[in-house]
Amino acid sequence: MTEQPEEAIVKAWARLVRAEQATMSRIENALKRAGLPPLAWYDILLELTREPHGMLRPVELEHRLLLAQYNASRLIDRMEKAGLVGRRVCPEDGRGQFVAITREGAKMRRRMWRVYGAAIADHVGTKLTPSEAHTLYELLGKLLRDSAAGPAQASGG
Amino acid sequence: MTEQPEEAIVKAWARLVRAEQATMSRIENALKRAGLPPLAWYDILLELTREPHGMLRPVELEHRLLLAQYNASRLIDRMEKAGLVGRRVCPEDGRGQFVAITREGAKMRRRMWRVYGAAIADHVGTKLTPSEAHTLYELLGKLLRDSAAGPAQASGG
DNA sequence: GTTCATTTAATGCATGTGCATGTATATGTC
DNA sequence: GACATATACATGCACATGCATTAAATGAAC
Repeated sequence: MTEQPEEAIVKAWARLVRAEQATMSRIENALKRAGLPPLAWYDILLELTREPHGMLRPVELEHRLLLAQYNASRLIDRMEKAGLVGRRVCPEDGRGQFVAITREGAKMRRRMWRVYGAAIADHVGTKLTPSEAHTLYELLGKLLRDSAAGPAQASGG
Repeated sequence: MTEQPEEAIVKAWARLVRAEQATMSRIENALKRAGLPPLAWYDILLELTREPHGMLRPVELEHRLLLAQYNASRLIDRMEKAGLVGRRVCPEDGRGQFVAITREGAKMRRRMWRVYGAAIADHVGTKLTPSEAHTLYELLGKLLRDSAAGPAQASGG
């Protein structure tokens, strides 16, 4: 527990939250209007797509996407029910499993990207130059240094 | 619907989301560990505190905090139940009402600030210099220009 | 001043999330 | 190999959120 923060820090933090939420809700709205699933689904599909074998352990997805364990479990449930991913047994670890993207899932990811990409262009690309975006990227990187981030999980105390 | 965005734009957007969510969950955890209400309550209390008469219309709170209408309604319910705010009739408009902060509410806001401020100092203040924070603030400001933001509300279409 | 569209706020119902816990497997100790 | 502890994932239950609708009041058109 540290002392109170500088004014500039507080203002930056407040605006970080506002900007993220405002932009996020615009982008989520674009997906909704197109009758597509929420962004969380896209994130999963993208991570899986990037894997050589199109599959990952739930634990790994949790870490990369900062998802709480129960949240990931249910998200995968829904996506499985929608036919976008499938669960496979994990030979190396009997407790674990693999989540594999399906052909349908890959198709959905591409379909979502058309809308998602356009929304990013609309709501971010028209407001920042690439150079400004890069500066923003670097500054936000500093916020992500160290710190065992993690989702809203207990984290002891 | 625009075309696809530049790489730098996408990377900045992705990191904006990650940085906000990671930092937010750390800060929310700090409040939780201290046995305090979530950040949304603080935002309401702060807005009310800043008002000369310590009261605002729900509609106004919705606009300022980007809350969906039903969300605001229930948030106010909970805070009222906790004794932190009270509802008053609105003489100018029979459909509306005023939400007024109570003495308890003001006390709670100060109590929350001790933890919240310290958490901001910890998770933002240690990662950015005031000058960097200012640059971040300016860049994020560009993202908030124009655009009837709004919560996850229908927004037609 | 009656009618119609709009605005403010509440709420029923389905869905999503958080917390705590349960089940199964793995790992380390003796 | 028996035991204690840790890790991976699922789930029951309470609570929060989203969507659609409703009720009440305003305001503009006539």
